[in-house]
Amino acid sequence: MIGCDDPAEPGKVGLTTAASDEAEFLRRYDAARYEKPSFTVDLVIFTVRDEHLHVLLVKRAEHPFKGCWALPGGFLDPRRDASVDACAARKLIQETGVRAPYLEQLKTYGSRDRDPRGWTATTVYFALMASESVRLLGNQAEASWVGVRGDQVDFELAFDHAQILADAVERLRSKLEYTHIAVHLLPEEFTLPELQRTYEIILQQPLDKSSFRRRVIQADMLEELTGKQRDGFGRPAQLYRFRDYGRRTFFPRSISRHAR
Amino acid sequence: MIGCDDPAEPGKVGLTTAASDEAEFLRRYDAARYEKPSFTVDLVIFTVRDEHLHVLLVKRAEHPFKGCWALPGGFLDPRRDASVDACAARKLIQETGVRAPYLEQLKTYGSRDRDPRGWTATTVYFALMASESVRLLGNQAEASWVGVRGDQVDFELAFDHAQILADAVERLRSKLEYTHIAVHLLPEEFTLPELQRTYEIILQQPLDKSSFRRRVIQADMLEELTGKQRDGFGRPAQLYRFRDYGRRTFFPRSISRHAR
DNA sequence: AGTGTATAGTTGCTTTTTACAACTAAAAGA
DNA sequence: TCTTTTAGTTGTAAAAAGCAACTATACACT
Repeated sequence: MIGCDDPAEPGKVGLTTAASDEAEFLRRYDAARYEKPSFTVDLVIFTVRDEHLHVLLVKRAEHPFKGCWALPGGFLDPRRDASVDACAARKLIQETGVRAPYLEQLKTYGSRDRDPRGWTATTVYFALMASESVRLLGNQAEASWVGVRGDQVDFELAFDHAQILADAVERLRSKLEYTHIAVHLLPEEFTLPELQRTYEIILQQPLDKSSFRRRVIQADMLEELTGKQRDGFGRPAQLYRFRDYGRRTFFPRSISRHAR
Repeated sequence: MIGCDDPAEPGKVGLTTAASDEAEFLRRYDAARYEKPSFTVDLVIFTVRDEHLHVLLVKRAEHPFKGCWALPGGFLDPRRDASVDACAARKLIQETGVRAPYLEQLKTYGSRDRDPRGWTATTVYFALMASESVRLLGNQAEASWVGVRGDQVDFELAFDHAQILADAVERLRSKLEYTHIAVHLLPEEFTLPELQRTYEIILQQPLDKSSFRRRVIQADMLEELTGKQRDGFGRPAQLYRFRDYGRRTFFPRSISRHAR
């Protein structure tokens, strides 16, 4: 049968014995280590303010692209970051002070020419948060919320960040079609009209009220806060809270429902 | 904190002169540069054979996990690979000789302890191909198609590859629900019963014939090869070919169709 | 040729889900 | 009280999916 006949001992990292094939391996490993690409983590942090989708950008203080706006992020620190996810969470807190609204890995971009300094790879995460919950910390760099038009901002971005932003917007829109993801763009307690407005802003089209409510409520991911309402101009709206058990989607009929 | 400031010179590396009275920042930057995580690319290559989903695995010839089965992959080579995508394509050809059936980035896994040698990150791709089109090249390593049961194989895998495989299977299943992706598991010309059978094998449940046909055909991504049929026991089946304009899904009603 | 059987493909009806529009409800202000 | 504004519901028609029975076309066997 097939098994692992030689489990490595974690912690003991190889330089020990003089087994010749192991030595050869280490030689090649060392060589490879010198030619590793640089590895960074970048963030696409979205929020909705003033009836528009916004993304958090920072102004670069150093070369390359000095003075240019870019997605926040930077080198992963192997001593500090136990994992790529942890690195992303750390950078998110650094920038926004917010611990865990919604953070999901988007994609990894890596090539020889995306950075003039040479081969780099960046793993990009996208985060959603309520604009109220954020106080920009912007460590040394100038940071700002920037409105997104279509799938881009009004000016040039550093590196391939324009493409990354476009991909992130596409992913956001596509996830909106079948998940409750937009709740993370609102405060913890919100009303259905607010949620619908958020969808409309991001999808850039009006939605039918009764269909929207039916779909969102039938998925059974919202908890009604009985008694609590939000006042406004007209009739007060019922408050809800998101509860995340299971990963139900909006589609009652996926293809597997053809089952007989 | 380490920012994306100084250009790294890819040739001139790290162990240089010790701490002169340079800035604390530079000292830590050099240290970090020396401690870049290792970067690899791994592949989850799927095919359907003998009425079951199979994945391509290789037996590791080196430490760690020597003798253990693992996903094919390895270090990215910055001199050879212009991009991460190119690296994945190169490794795919190395293993299977197949150029471009279907190759999509899955996710990046990186942490301090997924490899006993230290901090590593791996960007994983998943590929689909028709089993007929493959001749295993298995360079130096022993390679084999292995049946997938549920979302795993019957034995232990190296590193965190069991988790990666499970994630890949989940992604494959979920994409099957709303795309034509399964056509890449079949030869270029195929029949609707063959396609339906492929769906059933991967989703692990029987589907209704007329609903399946309606859905697949209405999405209008299949070209009927008039005149050509595939013979078998009973009535011959019509041959089709996949044509990939647009990215229509199986869902005629996404949430944005609520538009008014 | 005639019959059985195996697989491919279609059709018709029922049920479920959605779209759309009109309706009621609850607040504020004149 | 009446108008305005926003929230939320209901009823109906249309669309899509589920389900089952039907037809079609091949081969094998007698």
